[in-house]
Amino acid sequence: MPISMHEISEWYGEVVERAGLAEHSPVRGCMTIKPYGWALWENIQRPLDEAFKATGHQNAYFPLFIPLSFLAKEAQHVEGFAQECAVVTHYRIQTDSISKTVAPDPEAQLEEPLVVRPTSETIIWHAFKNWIHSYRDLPLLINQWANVVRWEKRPRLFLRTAEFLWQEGHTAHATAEEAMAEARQMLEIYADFVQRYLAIPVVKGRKTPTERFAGAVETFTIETLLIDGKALQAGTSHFLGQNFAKAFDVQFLNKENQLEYVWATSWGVSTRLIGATILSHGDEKGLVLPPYVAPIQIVVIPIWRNEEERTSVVEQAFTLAKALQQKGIRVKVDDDPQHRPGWKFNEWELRGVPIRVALGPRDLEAQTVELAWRHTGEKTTHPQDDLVRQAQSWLERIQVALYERAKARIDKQTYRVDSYPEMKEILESKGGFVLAHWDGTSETELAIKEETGATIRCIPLEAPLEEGTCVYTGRPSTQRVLFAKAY
RNA sequence: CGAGGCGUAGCGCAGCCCGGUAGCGCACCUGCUUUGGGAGCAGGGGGUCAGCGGUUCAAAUCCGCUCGCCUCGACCA
Repeated sequence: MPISMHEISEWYGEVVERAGLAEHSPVRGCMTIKPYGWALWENIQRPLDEAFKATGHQNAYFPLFIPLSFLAKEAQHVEGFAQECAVVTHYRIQTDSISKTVAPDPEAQLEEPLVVRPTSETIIWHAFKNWIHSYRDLPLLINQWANVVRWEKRPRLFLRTAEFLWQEGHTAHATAEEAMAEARQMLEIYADFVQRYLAIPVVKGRKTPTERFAGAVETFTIETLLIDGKALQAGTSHFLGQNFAKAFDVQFLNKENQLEYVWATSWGVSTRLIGATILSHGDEKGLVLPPYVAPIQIVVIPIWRNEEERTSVVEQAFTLAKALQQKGIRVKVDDDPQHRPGWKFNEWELRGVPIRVALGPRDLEAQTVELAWRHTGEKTTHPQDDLVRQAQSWLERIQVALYERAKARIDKQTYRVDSYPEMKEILESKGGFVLAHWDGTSETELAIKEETGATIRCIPLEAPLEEGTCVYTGRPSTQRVLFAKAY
């Protein structure tokens, strides 16, 4: 594993590009997601989508463009996003055949500029006003899969791109309790997905007021720690109170025939999860993908010395692959004659395939295969029958092993700290999660951020209450909070 | 937006200081031999040297301006 943060950011960019996940596009901050990266995203989308539907949500789609005035309807919301909005001002371009230039046609200026959605609360709440009239219309549980644009100043592939893909859930409820329960439920769904499918341990918590989503009353988050010691917010779920209902005047008649504003939530995870996966499990050879989401779970590499061997080895490779496929395993036979086995070994390791199967003349003779485990590098020889029979459980075992390995890493990078100098020293030298007491004020939080670069990632939900004194001011505190430098 | 670095073939780079035929590795095409950890040999194709302007007989090279990219900061739900 690379050591310094600087090395890791170079390693990261190189892995993303060389593994064929994505590449930079002509537009700064925007990326082209390549087939392998897209396949990974599809494997992330599918189980999430199923989980949303299993809890009563329905998919819908709302427009990419939002009238500028909509954003302004919720004061905190617009303030939170104003700095990073792309705006459409014209609907036609002018061409000049002589100078061969094109430019927006000044005659074709929009009366009201359109914001390219940075998130869809406003356009969705505009629609919800017409969808909600009675308590019988509630709860309204909507999700959309979409792209959004936030004009980030310092983009990074997957982790922070100007355009990114995500899902955003938007729900409306009759009571605050119900909306809060929804926000908590979605947090649990995210935590469960990220831990089980991506094998990434997370800390569930609440955001402090400073870190809260613009327009939310309460923001819940799952936070993880990447291999370079920096924290990443992997998903968020917001209790929006009645802020958007009031801004967009969405009221319903309750059973007593009285008008009430609805209570809301919104929640989302994005293609950032791909970045989190890369930076949770990767090593010096490249990607290490968790089997549940790996586009290819097993790659079979036939090895031959002559045409005759090639025919029989490739045939057996496809026979094995078919048997594995029938067990529901995503498998690829790499019989490309362009490259030799050694090249393929390196290539599929770079691309993070969990199990590699090598099949050569020796194996054909002995009815065996050579297996190589991506996450440990270990190589073993097994009867071909075992492969087919046990592959599924091997993949399960790798999935668990990756989680446990990441958990052990994060535990090791998590420090309980009671003195401010110690906290500063840790954050500066090695990064990581720092659990420390905090007096609960934004002033202290900002001062610590100013001096150390670290922010409060969350107030953990499952941490025990514990009497203590603020690491910065010495004032009383009842719980440790999680500090870290973040992406 | 600040600080550093960099723009030369698809990718990675040398050449620039000291002006004079645009090169190397990988990739690509053809052929043969190879194939259990990134194959070898031979032949071949591919360039507005980021752009614009200046100096000069002559500019990838010197000077000026512009644009873009990367890393680190600031910013970021």
